[in-house]
Amino acid sequence: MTDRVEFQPVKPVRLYQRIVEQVEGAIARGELNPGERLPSERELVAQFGASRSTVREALRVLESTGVVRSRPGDPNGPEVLPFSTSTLAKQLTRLTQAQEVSLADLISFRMVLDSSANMLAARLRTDDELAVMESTIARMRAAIDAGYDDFSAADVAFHDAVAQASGNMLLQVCNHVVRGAVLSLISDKIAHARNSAALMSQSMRHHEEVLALIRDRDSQGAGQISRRNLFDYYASYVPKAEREPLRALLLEPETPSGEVR
Amino acid sequence: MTDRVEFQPVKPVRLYQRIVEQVEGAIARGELNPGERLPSERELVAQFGASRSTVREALRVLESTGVVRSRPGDPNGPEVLPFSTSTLAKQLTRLTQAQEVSLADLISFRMVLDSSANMLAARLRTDDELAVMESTIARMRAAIDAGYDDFSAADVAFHDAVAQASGNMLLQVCNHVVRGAVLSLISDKIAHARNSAALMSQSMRHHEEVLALIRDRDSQGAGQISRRNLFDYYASYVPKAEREPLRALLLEPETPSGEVR
DNA sequence: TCCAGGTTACTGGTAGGACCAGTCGAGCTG
DNA sequence: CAGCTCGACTGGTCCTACCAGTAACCTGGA
Repeated sequence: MTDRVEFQPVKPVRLYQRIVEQVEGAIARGELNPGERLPSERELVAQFGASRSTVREALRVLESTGVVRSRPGDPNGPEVLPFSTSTLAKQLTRLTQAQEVSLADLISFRMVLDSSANMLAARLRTDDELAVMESTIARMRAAIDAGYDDFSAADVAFHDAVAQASGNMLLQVCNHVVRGAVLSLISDKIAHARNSAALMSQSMRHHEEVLALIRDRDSQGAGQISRRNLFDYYASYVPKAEREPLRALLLEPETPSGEVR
Repeated sequence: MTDRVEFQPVKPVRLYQRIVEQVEGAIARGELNPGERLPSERELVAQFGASRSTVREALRVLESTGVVRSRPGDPNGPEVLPFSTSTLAKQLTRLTQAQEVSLADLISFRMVLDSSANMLAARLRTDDELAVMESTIARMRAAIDAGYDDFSAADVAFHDAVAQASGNMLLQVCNHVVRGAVLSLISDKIAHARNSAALMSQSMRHHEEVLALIRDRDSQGAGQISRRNLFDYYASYVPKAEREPLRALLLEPETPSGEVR
């Protein structure tokens, strides 16, 4: 077959890792489905021929990656979980906080994701999804006097509803994570802003604009406005020297004339 | 302070999880940086006051999430690793395998990320970065006869160069991960395509178009073409019923006339 | 003086035993 | 038949022990 024997570098594979691979493989091949149970630890010890310590280390790895869940005393054994985006979100969060990601990067990313979600939502939304957005907008309006926290929660709910309507779970998850990262970086500044009421009513107007465009199925307009709103809302927190990327995403650098509000 | 005492529902927290949290916290707070070492397992046993099994379970979890790496016999102890995209990529591919994320979702996301990277790169690129892109394009052209693998590698290098020039690490990492996920899902189909040479030369033209726009600093054009190229390249792999989101991202639904090739 | 060799004191990987606190169901008790 | 008790499980944690690897140190010879 090959014209010369090719040797691959060998790396030691831990025993617990083999167990993890076997379980993951069984799930990937559909032999083990969410809701089903693994044998008990002591039974796995017998099946794998490994010590309980090793089996447990494998189970901890599987548990940390959201594949299974162990409950003390459960006679049925560890449960195979349905796939969840939470570990993906956790990794993304690590990326945003551990790595050198600037606030400008986060906001750029947020502009990209949110505007895309708005574009897709405008095109693909159902009437039910539109109704959900409208109800969250109503909650925002109601919360405008209740204080920033309630307002912010309704705000988040609105963006989640839009992301949901986009139909793209990736967009949904990433958007959620990045928004959380941005808010955790500047929420204190917003909360302590003396003109928070003004900020909220400005934000209110912005959201209603977007909602109107989504209602009218104006995909391009919804994306455009979404980017601009985020820029207007967050740009002041970004050092002037780093605002260029944000401006580049506005799509309207060569149109000084026009309806720029 | 509070007008009534509020009790929170308690959930049992495993001991190994507390250890994981402490280590992750120390890294998040910057007290522990990549390249530094954790104390040895037996030393951690003393510090945490837990048994070695428990400490090891915590270390296995940290290892599986790419936070640390243990090497047998290393007198320096487990090493704190720099952030890696591999676990992120692994989670993403798991999601796609579990059918939680469709190929259409991945390609939509890729269109969003790649076009944004192109927009930013067109606006912010330095001449050096442009030179890097040009060299990868040259590599692609050279590899067009060498076969799909080399071509694909150069292709990846080009997109990485663009992402790098965008200046946004989030965009860079996510783009990289998503591209990897897409390729792992359909690379076999592409490699076995009988007209792979035609595909490559088509791809070649597309990339040169994009490069020209980045050279001319045409931000909007680069983003637009990037989306269209990806659509043309990948849409055929997506079931027709799921192509609507991809089309929605093309920004040109209301322009049936024009240079749609 | 310098270097090659082996010794040694660690490291992490694995095994297996023991005990505890839960959970659940079988079976006893009323 | 309802309710309770009890026992046989579960996973969580601890412990000791041994093995194989690594690297620094130590020792011998040149």
